[in-house]
Amino acid sequence: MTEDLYWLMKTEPDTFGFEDLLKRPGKTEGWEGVRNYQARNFMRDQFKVGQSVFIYHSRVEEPAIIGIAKVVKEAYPDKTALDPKSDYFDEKSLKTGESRWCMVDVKAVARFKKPITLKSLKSDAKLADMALVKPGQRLSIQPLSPKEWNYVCSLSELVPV
DNA sequence: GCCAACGTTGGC
DNA sequence: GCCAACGTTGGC
Repeated sequence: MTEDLYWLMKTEPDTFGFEDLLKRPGKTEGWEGVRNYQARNFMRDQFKVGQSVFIYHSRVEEPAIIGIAKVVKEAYPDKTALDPKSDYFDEKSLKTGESRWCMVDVKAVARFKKPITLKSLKSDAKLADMALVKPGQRLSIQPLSPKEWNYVCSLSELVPV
């Protein structure tokens, strides 16, 4: 039941953060540069237009869920893998002539008035099963249950963007 | 197809 | 910036 799935996508705001997404035309951007098979497979097989996504900032002083985006375009090839000048260049893809990676387009829809910090998520007994709070969890795209999604949404006011 | 070496992620 | 945890690579 993919329509019942929710997602969390990590990003480093130094590279591309929620603020950058808001500045894009239509607040929409292709989520390029995912170079992990599990994450790719989620996008390729289970991402559907209309699904909602938490945007999470990692590698910052206070890692946190910043806002919400929606899937507006389903998986298509990530061509940055074929561009030797790109940060996301992938030699193996170039050799086969076809990108082994894919991407989706997401559109920002709302931000949390107060970002939901990793610290607060970790200390919340109700979220003990959430992937993000598990030690050593590096997966950059993670599924959430509707229950987890709704609970996290209840932790701070949402402001449309 | 094992597994050691290597590269990357991401909290701290 | 450190480093533990994890994923990928490539020799055998």
